[in-house]
Amino acid sequence: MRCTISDIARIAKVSKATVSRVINNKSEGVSPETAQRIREIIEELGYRPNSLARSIANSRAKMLGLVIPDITNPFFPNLVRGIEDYANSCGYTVFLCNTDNNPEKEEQYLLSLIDKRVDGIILVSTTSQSCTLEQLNKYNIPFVLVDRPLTNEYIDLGVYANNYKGVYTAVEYLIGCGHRDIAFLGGTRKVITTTERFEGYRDALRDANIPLDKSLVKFGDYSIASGIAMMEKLIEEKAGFTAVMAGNDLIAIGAVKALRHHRIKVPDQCEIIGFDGIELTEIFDPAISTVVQPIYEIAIESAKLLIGKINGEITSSRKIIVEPTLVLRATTRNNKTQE
Amino acid sequence: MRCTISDIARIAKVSKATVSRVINNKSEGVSPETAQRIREIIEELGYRPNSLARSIANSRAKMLGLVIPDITNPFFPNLVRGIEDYANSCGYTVFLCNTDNNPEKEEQYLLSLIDKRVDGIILVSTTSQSCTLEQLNKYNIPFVLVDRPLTNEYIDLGVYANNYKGVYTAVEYLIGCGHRDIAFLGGTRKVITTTERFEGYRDALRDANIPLDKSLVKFGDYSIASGIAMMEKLIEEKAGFTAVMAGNDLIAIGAVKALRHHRIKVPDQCEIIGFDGIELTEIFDPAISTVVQPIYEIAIESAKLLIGKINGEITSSRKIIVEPTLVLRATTRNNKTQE
DNA sequence: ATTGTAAGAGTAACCGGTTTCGTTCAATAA
DNA sequence: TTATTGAACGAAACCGGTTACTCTTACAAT
Repeated sequence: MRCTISDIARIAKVSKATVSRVINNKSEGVSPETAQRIREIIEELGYRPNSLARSIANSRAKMLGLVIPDITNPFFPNLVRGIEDYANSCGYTVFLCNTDNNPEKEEQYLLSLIDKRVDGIILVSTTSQSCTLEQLNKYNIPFVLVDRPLTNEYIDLGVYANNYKGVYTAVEYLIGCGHRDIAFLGGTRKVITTTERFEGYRDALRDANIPLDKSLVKFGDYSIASGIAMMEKLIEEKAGFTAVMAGNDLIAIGAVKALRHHRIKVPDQCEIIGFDGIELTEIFDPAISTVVQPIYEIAIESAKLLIGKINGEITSSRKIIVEPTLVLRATTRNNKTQE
Repeated sequence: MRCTISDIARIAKVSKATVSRVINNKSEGVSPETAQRIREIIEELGYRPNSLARSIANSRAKMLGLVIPDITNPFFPNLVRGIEDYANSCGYTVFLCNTDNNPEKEEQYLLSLIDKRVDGIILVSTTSQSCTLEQLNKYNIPFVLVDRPLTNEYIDLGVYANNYKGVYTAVEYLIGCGHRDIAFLGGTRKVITTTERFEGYRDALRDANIPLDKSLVKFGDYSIASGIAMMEKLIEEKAGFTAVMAGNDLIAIGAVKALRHHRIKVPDQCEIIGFDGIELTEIFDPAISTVVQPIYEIAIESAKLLIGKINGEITSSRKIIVEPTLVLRATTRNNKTQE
């Protein structure tokens, strides 16, 4: 049966305090013999301290919350893995929450995490302004934002990719290849990263003195289906373009599929660059050229930040911007990686 | 600041018991006016009950453990999603644990879940016999096994795909198409599902009076790289085969890549069928014909089983076998789905 | 022999809730 | 008017741990 510290104490004929000391390896105050005896009893009975009880006693749960839109989105498994790995190595376990980009679900999950008194939260937020964050602040729960910045006064820890520069570099590359008619297929306008990426595109064109052609710019959402739809529309509208900057890899894949469906050769007739660098881009045939975010590194960095904050090692506000890398593969003609 | 039930009680000039009654909507014993007043104070102070404390008070954590090999493996996100969705709808949150197929990690995670006194565990196990399960049993923590059966006396709840029949049907289909030289590219022999799938292959050949050609059978692991390696070997050995049954979809994709690399046309010169039905099979070009496991359904079913057991609605042993479906796509010639 | 000190261990309060049981008091029945 | 009843609520024990504080006792120092 389930046994408690009292059971162990009773059997060992000592007090709960002594057993507790042994459990926590506080050697002071316990003779080696007593400690040994208690340890043997613990071993024999297979006793495991109730970590919930410990958590409430010393108000440290050793648990983290991880709130993301959807684990089914190929961008996130690696992020989750990285965070889980690092957290685990520090003795934390992590709660996974999928919000489906639904602000209500996000709110509900955050509250649930507050209720559990998690030590910290890593959040890829859907909403651009969550009032629950106020609550987090009130309950003194540290959190770090990943991928998507929020416009909120409480934010002080974050890890973001340099979306602007990533797209800027990619578009600059395309321009350098001689393209002037470059389409932009963006994701949902609801998230700020979409805007950042678009601005990278816009400014790269501007800096090359290429006027922005609005008919070459589409927005949808970050899915293959949307990529197909946007590209279909582009083709239908007979837009003249020779290259495409996609808002993410899924859109890029969708675009490739649509182009192929219309017998437009990639990269011969149209070069395409994606964004994110999910594994799929390597697997897909043709392998997608893309702006790679170091997802695992972002994950580790954010977990490190959070746990640093929890441990009081980080007190100031801190934003980490990671630089993405342009990786050229089979959807661009010159298949070598940029510096 | 963080406030507790005592704070609320003090401010409302009632006892903790009364506040507790209000929190739990136990209308008996509290006048509507008092309840209302307390609710207002709770609202105003943004008080949230500490669910850890509640958990230990009524020894129900409302938490589930989910132990899988690797969320990065495209098979698992959907499983995780399904389980999380169902659990969440029942008021449970879930801990995610990645074991990397490492028995030690699995052990460690299971212990950690025991320590947290989760109400139940869903386990895709690495080891074929885990002694920690004994511990689970001892602590009376219900668990359900998914995907991989264990040879252990404590197992009584499980959800598995009919691997044998899935492969049998697929191979039978290939034979029906006239193939006699069908290769089998299996995953790691460490998991029982590999054997089950192989046996489906073996028996389908046997029942068609086709002798088993050992040179057409390879084992590796469940990855694209392994699929490529096995296929390369097959080609190198100049094995004469006209169709391939892959141990899973990643192997199938690897095989397709290798074949394509050798300018062997799929499906014209070689038909291929995968297993699992991960999303990638639809995205990949050519779309992979595969034996689809209803992953989301498996997830829901296993969560349902677990929560049923937790609630005492399920008392007997129960194994659910889900039947996979053969879905024909672009790696087989006759692109229509079998019944 | 007396005092001082520190190691070993126990007592009890505490963490933040739930729940049983008992008390108070007003409304109703006799 | 008195007994009965039940609604409203409080006191206190409990869940399973941690920890500040106190008490013994043995041993060294004076």
